[in-house]
Amino acid sequence: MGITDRRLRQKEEVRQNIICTAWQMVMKDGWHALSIRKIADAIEYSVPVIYDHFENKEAILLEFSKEGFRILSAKIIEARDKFQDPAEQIRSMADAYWDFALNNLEHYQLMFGIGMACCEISKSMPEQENFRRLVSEPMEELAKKNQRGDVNICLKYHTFWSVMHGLISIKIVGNSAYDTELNKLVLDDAISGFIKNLS
Amino acid sequence: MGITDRRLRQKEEVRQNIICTAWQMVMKDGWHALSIRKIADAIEYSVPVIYDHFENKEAILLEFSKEGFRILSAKIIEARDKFQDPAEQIRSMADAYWDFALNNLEHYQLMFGIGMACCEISKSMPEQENFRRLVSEPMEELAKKNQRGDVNICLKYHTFWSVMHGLISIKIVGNSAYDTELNKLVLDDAISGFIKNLS
DNA sequence: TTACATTTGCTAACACTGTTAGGTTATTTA
DNA sequence: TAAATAACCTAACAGTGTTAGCAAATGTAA
Repeated sequence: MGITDRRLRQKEEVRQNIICTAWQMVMKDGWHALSIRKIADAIEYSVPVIYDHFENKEAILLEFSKEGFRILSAKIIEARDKFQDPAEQIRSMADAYWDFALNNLEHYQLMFGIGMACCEISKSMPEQENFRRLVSEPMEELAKKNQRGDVNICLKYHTFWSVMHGLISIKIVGNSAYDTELNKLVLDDAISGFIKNLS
Repeated sequence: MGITDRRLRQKEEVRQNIICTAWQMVMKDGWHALSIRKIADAIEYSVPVIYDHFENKEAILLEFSKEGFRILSAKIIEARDKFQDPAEQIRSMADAYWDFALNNLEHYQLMFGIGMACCEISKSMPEQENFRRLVSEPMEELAKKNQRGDVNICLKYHTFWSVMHGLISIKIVGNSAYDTELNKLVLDDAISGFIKNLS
C-alpha cells in the first residue's frame, strides 16, 4: 500500500521535474528551443523516461497551454468578483485578460499558437507599412468628413486590425467549433460599431 | 551580354521553381511539413542549391508572408475603389480582409504566425469551455438587466474575445513597434464600444 | 530464502531535420 | 589554350523526435 503510494509520488515528482525544467527552457529561450534531449539531460534521466510521462513533445507544451487557461480563469474570476455591476465586471475582466497576456506571454503564445515562423515582421517590412497606410486613409477621411479632429487614427487603425485579426485567429485555431456564418455576424457587428464610433 | 542575361533568367527560374514547389508542399501538408531536402528532391537539385537562392528555410516562408501582404493589399485596394463614401470603403475593406484570410488561409497563417504548437485546441478542452462560460455570464446578465432579449450572447462573446485576442496577437508579433500605452487605449476604446452596444 | 514477475531505466538505433565545408565539373573569359 | 569563375554535388556536422530491445533493480509469492 504505502510502497505503491511512494512510487506514485516519486513518479509524480519526476513528472513535475520534467514540466518544471521544460518551463525554464521555454522561459529562457522560447518554446522552439524546447528539446526532449535537453530536458532528459537536465533532469538526469535518459530520454525514454520522458515518454513514460508524456506521449510526445506536444503533450508537454499542451500542459502549459492548459496551465495558462487555469491561471487565466483564476484571474478572470478575481477581476469579476471585484464588482457587482456587470458592465464593470466586463471592464474588469478585460483588464485582467490584458494583464494576463502581457504578464504570461509564453503561456499566452502557447495557448493560442502565436509567433511561430516569420517572426520579426515588425522591422523593415514595407508590405506591412503599405497595408497600414491603405487602411488608415479612409479612416482619416471619415474623421475629417465628420469634423472629428479629436480621433487618433493610429489608435483606430489598431482597433480595426485587432478586431479583424482576433476574429480570424480564433476562427483558425478553434476550427469549426463555431460556423462561419456566426463569425461573419460578429465581424459585421464589430465593424458597424467601429464606424459608428468614428462618426 | 545575352549570356549573362540567360544565366540570370535561368537562376530566376530555379528560384521560382523553389518557391512554387515549397508552396505546393505548404498547401498540401502545412508549413511545418516544409523541408529543404524535400524541395531539393522535388526540383531535382542538390540541397545546397537552395541556399544559393535563400539564406535559410525561414527566408522561404518569409517570401510567402510578403506575397500574402501583396495579395491582401491588392484586394484591399480593389474593395476600396468600389465606393466613394469612406464609411462604405471601410466596410468593403473589412469584407475584403475577411475574404482574403479565409481564402488564403496558409498565407494568413504565415503572415501572422498562427497555429504553431498546441493546435487542435477546439476538441475537448474543458479549460477553454470554462473560460467561455466565465466571460459569457456577465454579458448575459447585462443584456437581461437592459431588457435586451435580442442580443446573441455567443456572438457577443466572440466579438469580445476577438478584440482582446486580436489586439494582443498584434502586440506580440509586431513587438515594440507601437508602445503599450497606445494598445491600452485601443483596448479601452474597443471595450467601451462593446459595452455600449450591449446596453 | 529462493523463483518469478514487474517495474524502471538505459543504450542504441531509426529516420528525420537545417546547414555548411570542400571538392569537382562545366562554362566563360582573357 | 590557360586561368577564372560559376554551378553543382558529396558528405559531413550537429541537431531533432521517437522507439525497439535489453539489463538491472525492485517487488511479490512459494
